[in-house]
Amino acid sequence: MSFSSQYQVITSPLGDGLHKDGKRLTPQRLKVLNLFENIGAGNHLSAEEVHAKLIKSSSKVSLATIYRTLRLLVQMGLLHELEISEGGHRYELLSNETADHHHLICIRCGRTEEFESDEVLKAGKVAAKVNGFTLIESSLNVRAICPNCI
Amino acid sequence: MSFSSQYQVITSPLGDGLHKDGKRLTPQRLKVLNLFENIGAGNHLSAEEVHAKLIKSSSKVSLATIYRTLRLLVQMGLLHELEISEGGHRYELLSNETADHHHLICIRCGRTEEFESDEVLKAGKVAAKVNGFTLIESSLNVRAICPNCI
DNA sequence: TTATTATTGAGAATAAATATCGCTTTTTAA
DNA sequence: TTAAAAAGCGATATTTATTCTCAATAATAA
Repeated sequence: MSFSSQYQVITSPLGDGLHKDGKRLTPQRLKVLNLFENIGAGNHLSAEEVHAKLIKSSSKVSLATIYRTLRLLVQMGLLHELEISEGGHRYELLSNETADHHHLICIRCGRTEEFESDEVLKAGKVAAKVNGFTLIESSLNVRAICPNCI
Repeated sequence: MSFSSQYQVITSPLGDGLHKDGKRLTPQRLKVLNLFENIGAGNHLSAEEVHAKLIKSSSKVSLATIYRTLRLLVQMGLLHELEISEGGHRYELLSNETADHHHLICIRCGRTEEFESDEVLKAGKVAAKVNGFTLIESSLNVRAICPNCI
């Protein structure tokens, strides 16, 4: 029997997207993406947290590689970078469930409420179409002052 | 020709807002806010740029104070912190003109197009009202892939 | 005017993120 | 199949943005 490769060929959105660009599907990249898939869409992690969680599950990946991988996955449209701006960036899986969920944020205390809106989704779609862009997701941030802080 | 005094006491939103809280109206805070008013709404600066511009106009304010002041002005609702996340945060004057202007962003190359939308403004208003918040501004970020990057 | 205390400036400290580099793994092409 | 090329990795040094510290200063209220 003859092997074309020592390794099993895996076709995944990750592998396909990478190979198209001359990039490689490495165990580290898989581990990072799998972690986000395991915690589920809607939960977000910082680079440090990803690092810690992988070490805990005895899958050591260097912090430098995690930063590199997170950036890559964001550019591939698989993760979404949240702009929380308290203690660095956070990342979450980009899925249909999170693709249109919005935030009402108190600029004084940071209290945040979530909400959904079909109109906003529609407005994003229209804007993308008009400019020839392919929509990934849209998120509305409403800055306001909550009742306690007024 | 009008003879109204150029030295009349001006009750500024800045002074009022500060004094209400036991805070003080200092030359440094005025200089920072004036700078943003001079460059006009819609133009944004980083903390370092504010620092450089004030030094150029021979109004030296320490960098630490600029960071402190920017945070304060954001909390007072006079400035808006942009979530650009390339080389730190940026700030711009919060005015009615900028209060409802949105961004279509390519996740690959960063190309950004602006657009407006009454529906989005309305959705923000509704969300604020429902939760008892006082609306300041809303901004929609639409993540997408531009024609060149597809 | 004076007392109180918020604020400032200067620079040290921290934290997040990136760059560097020798080494390993994968791909390509001969 | 194998050698050269390319991509990626880990470890850690470095950079950059931001916050902290603290003595000195100055805005405000009495």
